[in-house]
Amino acid sequence: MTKQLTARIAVSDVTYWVDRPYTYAVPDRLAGTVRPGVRVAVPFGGSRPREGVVLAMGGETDKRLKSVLEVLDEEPLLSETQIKLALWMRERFFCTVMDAVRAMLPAGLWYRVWPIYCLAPDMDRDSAYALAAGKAEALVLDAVTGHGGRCELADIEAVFGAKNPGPALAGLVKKGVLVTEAGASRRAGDRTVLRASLAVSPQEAIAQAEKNSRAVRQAAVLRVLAEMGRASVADLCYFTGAGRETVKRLEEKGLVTLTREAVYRRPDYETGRARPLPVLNQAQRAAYEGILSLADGTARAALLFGVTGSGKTTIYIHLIQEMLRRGKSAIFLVPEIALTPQMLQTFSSHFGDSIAVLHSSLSMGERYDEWKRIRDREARVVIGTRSAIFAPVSDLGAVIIDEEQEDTYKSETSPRYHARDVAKFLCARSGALLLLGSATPNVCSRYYAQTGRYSFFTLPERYNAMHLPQVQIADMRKELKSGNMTSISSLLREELAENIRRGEQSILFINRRGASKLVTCSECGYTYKCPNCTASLTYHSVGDRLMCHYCGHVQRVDRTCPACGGKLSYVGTGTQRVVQELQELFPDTAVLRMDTDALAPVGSHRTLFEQFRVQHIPILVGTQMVTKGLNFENVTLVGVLNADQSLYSSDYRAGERTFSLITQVIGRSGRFEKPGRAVIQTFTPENQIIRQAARQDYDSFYEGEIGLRRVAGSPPFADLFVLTAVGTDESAVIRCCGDIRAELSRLLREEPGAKVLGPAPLPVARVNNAWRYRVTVSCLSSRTVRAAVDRALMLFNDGKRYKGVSVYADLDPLN
DNA sequence: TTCGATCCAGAC
DNA sequence: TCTGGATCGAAG
Repeated sequence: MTKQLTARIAVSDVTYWVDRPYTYAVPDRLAGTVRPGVRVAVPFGGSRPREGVVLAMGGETDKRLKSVLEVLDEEPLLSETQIKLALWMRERFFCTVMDAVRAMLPAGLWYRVWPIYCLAPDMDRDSAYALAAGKAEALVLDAVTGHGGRCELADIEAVFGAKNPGPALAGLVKKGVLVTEAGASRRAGDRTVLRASLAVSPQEAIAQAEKNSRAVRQAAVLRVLAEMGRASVADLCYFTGAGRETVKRLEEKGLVTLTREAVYRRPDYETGRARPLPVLNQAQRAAYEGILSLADGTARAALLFGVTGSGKTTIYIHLIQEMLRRGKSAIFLVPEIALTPQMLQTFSSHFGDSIAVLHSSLSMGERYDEWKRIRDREARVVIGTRSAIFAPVSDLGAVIIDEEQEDTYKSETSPRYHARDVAKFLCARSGALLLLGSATPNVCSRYYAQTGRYSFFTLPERYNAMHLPQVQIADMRKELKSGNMTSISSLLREELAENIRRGEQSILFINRRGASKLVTCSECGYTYKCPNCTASLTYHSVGDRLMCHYCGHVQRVDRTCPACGGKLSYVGTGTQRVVQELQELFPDTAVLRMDTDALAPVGSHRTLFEQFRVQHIPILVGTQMVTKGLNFENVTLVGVLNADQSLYSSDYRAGERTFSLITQVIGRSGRFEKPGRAVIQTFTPENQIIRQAARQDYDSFYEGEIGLRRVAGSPPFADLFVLTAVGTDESAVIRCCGDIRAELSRLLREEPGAKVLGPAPLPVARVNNAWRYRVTVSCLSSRTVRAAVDRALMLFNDGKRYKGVSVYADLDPLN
C-alpha cells in the first residue's frame, strides 16, 4: 500500500470515554481541502457517517485507515486558538471536544450528516442483483436503483417501514455492491437579496424609459435606478408598484443587471443616537487609567469594584473605545441581555454598527449572521451573554465581564464551562486584558484581587454623588406575633402608602429561590409530589395547574385533598398572592406583576417594564428579574419580601448569593434625583449577612465570608470537582458512586489537602425517574486531580461496569 | 453514544 | 427455521 496523508479528527456523538483524536486517511480528491479547523464527515463505528472537526494534520502512513468522506467547510471555521481552546476545555470541563466545538459555533452552522448509498461505480444493475442475498438486500437494491443509483438512508428506511435495513446495507457495502457517501445540511443558510443595477448609462436608461409609452412600470423602474444607481428588487417593486417579472423583463432586455448578494440579518434592538464619550469623574478616571495601564499586550486581569450606579459602564465604554483605537476588538459579557435593553442602546450610541449582539433569544439566522459579521471583522465589539465569549474575534484586546458574580456565566449542560475561565484562557493566549466588574464581587474573585492575582480598582461613590438608599429591616416574627398573617409588614405597608401618596413608584421583590407555591391539604398535610421526581409540584394559576419544575410534568388540581377529601390550601409567597394582598391593602392602586414562570413569550418582560415606566404604575411585584439593570427615575422604594429565603440552602454560596441579591435589589431604588428607601423583611433580623446587605457593606461581608471559607476549605481555598451518576436504578447509582469514591480516594491518597466526599443525593434526588447521586472532590485544581477525575469517568462511564448509569463531572457547579 | 454482531427464546 | 429483543463490544 502506498503512503497516504492523514488528519487527526475529533468526532461527534461520542461519550467522554471514546472521545479522542482519531486518525483518518485523506483521499487524494480532498487533499488541500482537509485543513485544521474545517469540519468533515467521516465514517465512525457503524455505517452512519459522523460530523468531525480536523484538529491537526497527521504525517503520512501506510496503515489501513478509514478515509474522510466529505469536507463540509470551504474555509476553516475554527482558528488555531479555538482548536486549542476546545482541547483545553475537554481537560478542564470534562466534556468532549465536539461539545466544546458546538458551543463555539452558532447553531445555524451545525451540520446534520446522513449516509447516502450509491451503486458502486463498477457495478451494473444485473450484477448487483446477482450479488444480493435475501429479500432485504434485494429490497435495498430496489430502493437504490429506483432513485437512480443514489439513495439516501431515509428513502431506504421508508421502503423498509418498521424493519431495520442496517444489516442488509452493511452486507451490500461489504460485498462492494454499494458505496457510502455523506450528505450534509446546515441549519441556517446565508440570506441573500436580489439587487438590480443599470446595465447601461443613466441617460440611456431614461431615454429607454421614455421610448416605450406602454411599458409604464418598466419606465418607473428605470427612472428609480437611474437616480439611485442600484436597489434591491424588493425595494424597487415597493417604490414603483412593479412586479418582479417587470424587473426580470428589463434584465432580459439587457438594461438591468441582477446580482445575488449576501445580507446580514441583524437582531432587533433599540439603537441610540450617536453620542460623545461620557466624561469620567475623578474616581472613574483614576480607575480607568489604572486599568488601561494593564493593557500592555500581556495577559492581565483586573477586578473593578463599584456599587450600583458608580459608573462602571462609563469605564467599560472608554476601555472599548481605546481598544478600537488600537485596532483591537473587545468582548463585553452581560448576565442577561434581554433584561438590559438600555445597555444595548448605550453601547450602540457609542459604537454604532461596530457592535455585534449575541444572546439566546436571537433567531438562528440572526445569531449566525452576527457571528459572520464578527468573523469578517465588520463588528469589533461583541456584546452578549455567556456563549458570546466564543465569538470569532481577531486581535482580541479586552474581555469585560459585567456583574461577574452572576450564575448565568456558568453553563450547566455540557460543556460545563464558566465564561470567566474561558475568558482567562483566551486572554492568556492573545495577551488581552480581562476586566471583571461587580458591585458585589464573587468571593473568589475578590480573594484573587486581595492576593494579587488580579489588580483591584474601586469606584467608591454613586454617580452624581447620589446617596445610597436608606434601608430598614422589618422583623417578620414580630409581625406574626402581632397577628399580621400577610406577607407585607406594617413598616413596608406604611412606606408603600407614603409612596403612593407622593406619586412615586415602588418595586417589591420576592426572593423565591427554593420556595414556590405549593398546594397542601390543611387537614392531613398532603402535598402534591411529582410522579417522576422527588420534588413537590408547584401551583400555576395560568390554567389552574400543578407543574413540576424539574421534568415539566403537569396535572390538574383536585377540588379536595386526594388523600383525605379535606380542604386544599395554597402556601408559599407567590407573586400572585402578594398582588392579591396589595389589592386588599390599597384597593385603588394599580399593581403590576412579573415572574419567570408565567410561561411568558420572549420579550414580554420588556413590554412590562415599558408599561411600568410609561404608565407610572405605582407598584411592581416580581421575582429575580426585577433585580437586574432597571433604571427608573421615579422608583424610590424597594421592598425585599423574604430576604432570608436564599440563606436556607446547604450550598456554600448561599450567603454570597443572598448578599448579592439583596444589594442589587436595594440598588434599584433612588437612582436619580429623588432619594431612595428600602425595606428588608426577614425572619432572622439578627443574621449578619442580612445586616451587612442592609448597610451595603461588602467589605464586612467579604471578611466574614472568606474566613468561613478558609475554615470550611471551600472555594477559593479548594476547587470542587463533582462527579454525578445518573440512572433509573437507584441502588446501581449509589454503588457506582461508592466505587467512584473508592477509586478517587485511592488515586488522591498522596494529594495534599484532597478530600473525597459523598456519595450524596442531589437536592432533588430523582428527576424524570432518574436517580442522581454525586461524589465531590475538594482540592485545589492540579494535574493529579484532573487526571484522577478523568480516570474515574473513563472507568465508570463506559456503560459496562454499571448498566444504565452514566457519569459526568462538573468543576465548581452552581449547586 | 451509536451501531452491528451474537445469542437466545418463542412463534410458525 | 425465522424473527425480535436483549446484551455485548468496538469505534481510526
